[in-house]
Amino acid sequence: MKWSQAYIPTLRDVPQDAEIPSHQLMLRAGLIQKLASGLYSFLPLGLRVLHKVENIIREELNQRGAQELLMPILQPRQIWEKSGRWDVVGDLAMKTQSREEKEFILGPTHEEIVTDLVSKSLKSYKNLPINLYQIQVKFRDEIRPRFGVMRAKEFVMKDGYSFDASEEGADKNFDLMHDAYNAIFTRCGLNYKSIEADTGVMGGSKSQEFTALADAGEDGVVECDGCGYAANLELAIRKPQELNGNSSDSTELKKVPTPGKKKVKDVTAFFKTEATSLIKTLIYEVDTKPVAVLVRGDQELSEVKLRRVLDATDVVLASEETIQKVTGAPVGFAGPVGLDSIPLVADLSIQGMTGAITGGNAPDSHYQGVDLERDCKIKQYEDLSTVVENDLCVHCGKALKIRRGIEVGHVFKLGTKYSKSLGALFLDEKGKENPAIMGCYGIGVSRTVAAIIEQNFDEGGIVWPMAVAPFQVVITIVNIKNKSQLQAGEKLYKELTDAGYDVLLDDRNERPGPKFKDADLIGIPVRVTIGKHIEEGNVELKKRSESDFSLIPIKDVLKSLV
RNA sequence: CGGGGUGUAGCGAAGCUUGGUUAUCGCGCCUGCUUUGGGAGCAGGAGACCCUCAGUUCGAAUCUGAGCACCCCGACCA
Repeated sequence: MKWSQAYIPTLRDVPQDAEIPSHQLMLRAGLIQKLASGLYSFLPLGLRVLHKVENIIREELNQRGAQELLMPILQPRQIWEKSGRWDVVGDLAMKTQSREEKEFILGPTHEEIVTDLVSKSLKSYKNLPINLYQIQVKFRDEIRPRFGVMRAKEFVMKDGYSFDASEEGADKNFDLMHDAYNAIFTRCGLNYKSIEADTGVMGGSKSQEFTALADAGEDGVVECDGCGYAANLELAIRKPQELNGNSSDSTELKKVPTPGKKKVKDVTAFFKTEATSLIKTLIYEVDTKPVAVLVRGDQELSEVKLRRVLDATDVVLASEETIQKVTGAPVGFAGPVGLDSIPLVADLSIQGMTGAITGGNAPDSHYQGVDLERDCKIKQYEDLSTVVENDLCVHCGKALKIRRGIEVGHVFKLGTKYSKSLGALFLDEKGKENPAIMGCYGIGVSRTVAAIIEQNFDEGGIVWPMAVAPFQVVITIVNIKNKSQLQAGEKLYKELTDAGYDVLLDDRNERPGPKFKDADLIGIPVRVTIGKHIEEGNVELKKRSESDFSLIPIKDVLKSLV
């Protein structure tokens, strides 16, 4: 491509509405353009990168026996009712209607469609395994789109699905895809981790998230340097801690007036004690039923853990009215003592606690000297709180680290949830009918592009890894009015292009400054500068990732690229 | 949806407190000449319904009200 003819609208200033590096750079380098919140066009340069990532995905998946197909984006309501997910997906999906007022959603994911599709041809165990994938635009009515293409309403996703006759087969496919994802993200040049994750609305038994480590990431990643344990912050576990909450002198149950002291900070100040001797009582609505959840004052509740422990689909903090009704007190004064009307679930951090301070279940009051065993009827103790930095690893006892990450891929063992409800059944060797055992595998392709930038940039702009760079080489002609420079540039351009390289020839009538700046900004890995040294037959070869360059004969350029 | 913030030319900003000629600056863009190794110089030029609607006023970018859009923090997720 000749730059003089290319559509690469670069920006000198950082657009005001971009916050994180990848978003700023994608806009500045002319990779994307915003239409509205969460909606972006991929410009030619951005699309080149997207295609490179897609092709890496295709190569690695095809090589492992997965086959590409393309399914409709528009999906009728009925199929989602059949799987029982219409209610769950209702908030997530963009909905639309046809002229006959038939309801459709714009596909947020394709478990229903692919399972229905396979069900129509699946007869025997001899048809299995089946492993299908597609690369397509997905739609999700995000509550808050942000960070450019990182969390968009419309994004490119690779979604894949496997069907097996046995658990062993399903495990094998899961491992195969896990392996493929390792290969894919490695080739994309990402620093990533495969971590234990929650299955969310997908359902299923096991899931691993592929997370690119980056400060701008939205996910917390807990890792152990000692044994390699890694998990999403929302479900990471740790070694149970020693109790240190018995700091109150008295264990005599006493109700104390505490006007206006609602927050942990206010209450600890009032009682002149530490947050560890407080018990927070949170009223949740778990699948619409109120439940009291108890955690120590210094701990944070993980809603994901709560949901998993209670085997619920929906947990939300209760409304003020519900709290008032259930506890008899306004928000901030709930406590476990005498709270018998609803189930109490407690975090392990408070098991056996005595001399604790809790809400009084009455306006402006707290209990002091609470002995959980003696004073409360707690149904179960579970691990419900969120790991914090330097908690100890449950496997090896080393201090845990917390980092930020971007979820770029996710693999699930789905089981038979969809094959049962949508009738993907087969006859086994004994002639018995069984549902196929499924797995599903997603990669956020457009998000992966953003994640790569998030890990590969400097003050000058993007620094693409070779495998995903929109162009591998940029030939910068310092002065196109100099005939020998121009001719040498065009000749080299042809030579490298013929050799199979993606080459950008900067033949614009600009001064060298803007050309160098632009080349750096769009991050082309190798720059060949044709300038004054061409008179001696030499050109400069410079890597984007390095500050030094070498002067070499122009005839050696191709050779030095390999 | 709750909390915080922003909206002035393609991009980035000033002006608004205290209303008053033709709305200012930098970058970018167009023409000409010069220049050509890290965002050139000179000269000339184009480009703005000051987010929208309503109100106050002789007069509104500026004051008031309503609305819209966008960004950030939280619940959702590739």
